[in-house]
Amino acid sequence: MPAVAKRADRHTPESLLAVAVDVFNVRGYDGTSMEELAKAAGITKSSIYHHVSGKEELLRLAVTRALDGLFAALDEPGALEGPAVDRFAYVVRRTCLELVRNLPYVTLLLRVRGNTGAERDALERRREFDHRVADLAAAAVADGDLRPDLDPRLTARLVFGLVNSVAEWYRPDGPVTGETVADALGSLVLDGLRPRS
Amino acid sequence: MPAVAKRADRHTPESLLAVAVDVFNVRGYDGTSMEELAKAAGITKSSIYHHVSGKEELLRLAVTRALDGLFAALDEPGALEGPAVDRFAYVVRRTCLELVRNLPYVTLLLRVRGNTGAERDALERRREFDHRVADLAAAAVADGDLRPDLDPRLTARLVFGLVNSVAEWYRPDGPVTGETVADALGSLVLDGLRPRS
DNA sequence: TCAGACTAACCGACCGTTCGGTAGGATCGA
DNA sequence: TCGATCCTACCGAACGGTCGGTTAGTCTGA
Repeated sequence: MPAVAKRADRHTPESLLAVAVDVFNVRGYDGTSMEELAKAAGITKSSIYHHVSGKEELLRLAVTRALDGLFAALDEPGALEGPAVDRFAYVVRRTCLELVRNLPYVTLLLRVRGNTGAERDALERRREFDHRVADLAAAAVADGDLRPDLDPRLTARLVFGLVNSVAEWYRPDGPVTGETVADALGSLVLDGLRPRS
Repeated sequence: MPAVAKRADRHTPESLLAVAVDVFNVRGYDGTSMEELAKAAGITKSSIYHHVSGKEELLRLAVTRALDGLFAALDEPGALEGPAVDRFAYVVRRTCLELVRNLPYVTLLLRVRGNTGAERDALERRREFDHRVADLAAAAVADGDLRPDLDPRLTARLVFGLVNSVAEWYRPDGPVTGETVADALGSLVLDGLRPRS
């Protein structure tokens, strides 16, 4: 009884979110007005408030989605079982794929600065994520499976800076697939650019 | 006769720029009001316009400074002479050091999205910089000094994404020096994280 | 007929910017 | 030496415009 073809409403919180995230990523959250959002969605400004409580809720929905996707990777078997170095490599690869799969949402998350409550909450969850990955890198160094001459915290920061930077240029309609990026990135991180002698 | 001790004015375009860049980096350019800028500088909003033409000029001054510093590295002997792989490594290291040395300005540059004229001009110069670095990577691959199985454009993007990501977490008053970051980064890029057998 | 999707008109607050005016050191003619 | 004059740095008040959000009501399909 719920699924009896309602009126083909043009907008849902979900569809508005998709539009909003795209506009936020182009103009920036602060640089985007509700009027612009409305125009992009083909609706009037006031109509947006029929579906969502306001601008900040759209941001909160977006970054929550991105964070849920990233944290999900940490709870998968590949991130929980086996040698730390393998788990580290798995998380790096998996995060990269998640970023590409969920590109607009993760991109928005990575640009959050902490001006609003939603942003500050997102930053806190991001810190938690970074912390868990740094622990993984430290464990791999302790196992002797990563170079001991590089500080594990610095390593974790560099590696995830590298992963996150993909959001700055990756385009899903481009020639490069997410798999290709994840492979190149994993190979670069583990083996470097120099040919093995 | 001109240099006879003038009045000790509290503000110059230069000092306002330093304040503005710091505030822009915390709140974002769009998220910063002239009132906030004025409060941070200890001056009234209207007084700012005595020194600079407006908000966008402050942004333009900042990103121009950052870009000039980065391009200067490309014209140094280390980036012009010798094997391509060495020039590539030199530019990576040099860019990293420049980022750390000029942190607030480069950070602001890296966050520019293209909403205003000043931002679009900056993005264009950034693209030019990236292009020249990608050429360097391609030349090094052609020489057989970088792994041929990774696409040089992808490589250049990843490596400079890595360098740029340093701006997200580096703090000059922290325990890590710019030299340390540059060394770790150069070593990671060339040799990877895996211990050499 | 009635609930829900939607809109035009509007609100107070705040935006970047401008303007008229002022304090006070520098300059200069006498 | 001293008053008149000028200039630079600065300020308070206000501008037109835009912001995110609200209100009161219309339209529409079942």
